[in-house]
Amino acid sequence: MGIKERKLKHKEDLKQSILDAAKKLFIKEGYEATSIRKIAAEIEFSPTTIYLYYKDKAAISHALHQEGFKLLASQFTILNYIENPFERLKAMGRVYMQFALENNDFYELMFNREEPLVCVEDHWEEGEQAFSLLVMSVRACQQAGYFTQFDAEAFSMFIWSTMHGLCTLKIKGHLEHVTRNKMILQNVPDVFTHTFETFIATLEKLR
Amino acid sequence: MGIKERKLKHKEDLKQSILDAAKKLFIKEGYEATSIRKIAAEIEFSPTTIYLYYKDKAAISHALHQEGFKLLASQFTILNYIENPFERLKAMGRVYMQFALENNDFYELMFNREEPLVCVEDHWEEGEQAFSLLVMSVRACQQAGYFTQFDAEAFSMFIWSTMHGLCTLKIKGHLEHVTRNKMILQNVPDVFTHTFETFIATLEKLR
DNA sequence: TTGGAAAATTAACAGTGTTAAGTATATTTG
DNA sequence: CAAATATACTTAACACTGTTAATTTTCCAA
Repeated sequence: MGIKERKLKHKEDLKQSILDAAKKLFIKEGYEATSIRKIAAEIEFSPTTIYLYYKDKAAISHALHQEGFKLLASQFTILNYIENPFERLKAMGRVYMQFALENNDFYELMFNREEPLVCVEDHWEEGEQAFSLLVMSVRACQQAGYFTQFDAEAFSMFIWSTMHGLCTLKIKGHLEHVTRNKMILQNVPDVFTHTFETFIATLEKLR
Repeated sequence: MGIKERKLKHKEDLKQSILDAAKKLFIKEGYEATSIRKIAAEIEFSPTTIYLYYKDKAAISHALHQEGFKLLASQFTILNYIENPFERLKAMGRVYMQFALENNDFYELMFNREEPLVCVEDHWEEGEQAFSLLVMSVRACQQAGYFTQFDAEAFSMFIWSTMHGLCTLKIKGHLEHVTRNKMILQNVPDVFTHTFETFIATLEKLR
């Protein structure tokens, strides 16, 4: 059965190659520019070969989407080294922001596109796992006297909303658009960070 | 010069017809499905005629985007009837949420798409105007003793982030996804509204 | 060596935005 | 009034997109 395994291995390899090529194109040129034909050209196969390994483009989007969550999860690992719960929550926000800024195509795919989610039907494990981490941090904060009058999950949802909104506005350029032309917050060097700090300041008062 | 004016009128009419057709398709079938060819078929002209009235598809997107802001602004008018500043701010949030829910294609175009903004270069008047309304509401709240330790504009940005994030998560189905499968907030009939109320509760504590 | 399965390809369909070139239809001018 | 010109619109085409059916190539086992 050695040969059969090798074939299977090869099949897995090609599937991975496709994903790698897609990832490369995706990071360099964004989602729109990542076409099946370009991926095929990258790995030097015909476009239709892709369909032997992925059902359709949404399946590739979903795979990329999962790569994104892996990356985010790896960035979150440093949070384990932060003892103070509120400091950890703050750090979590900062990591989330940095991830969104540095990988805005991934961020877009993970949270603002519908394509990858049509694959997942109704069991979005990656997202749920990341959310759990937030809820755990919030619970730890509650142990330390923060947000005690709130339900941990509802409060987590509120935090996620704020962070997601802020990152999305930043990525789409709306933060800069509004501040620059309305001659608002001109003295603030970075509206993105400044808004985050305003948010943190409100949270700090809730203990 | 009567004839020349009539011709100009006709030209404006056709431009409006194109926009109306685009709007109709857009509302019924969403952004992706609103193609130049379908718009052309709707008004019974050839696709290339569209280009005599709009530079490209982004220009049509921008026109639709402006229609969206007009609609939102009209929804905001009822706020004038609310005296209490904090009540007005809450109502503003609710109107924003309702607008996002009922016109999610418009919302997408107004805040999550880049196409319409390439037209606007760096003077996004509609967005800036809506933001001013928020800042004014926040200032009124400050007069009433709320958020006094914050900068009105920075605080407004925080509020917008939260509302935008919440609406975006809702529209993309992420709220439901997370709560349903994590067996979280199951007792809450509407997570969207519930998260908003959690947000309002935090704001209420900042006076 | 040959038969058959698996893997990859070619060709095609139906669609997209967009442009250049051509054709009617008015309007202005000689 | 007829010819020249400007305006409005269309046809045909280009270069793409995702996706499928039919076909060819490759490779392993009998």
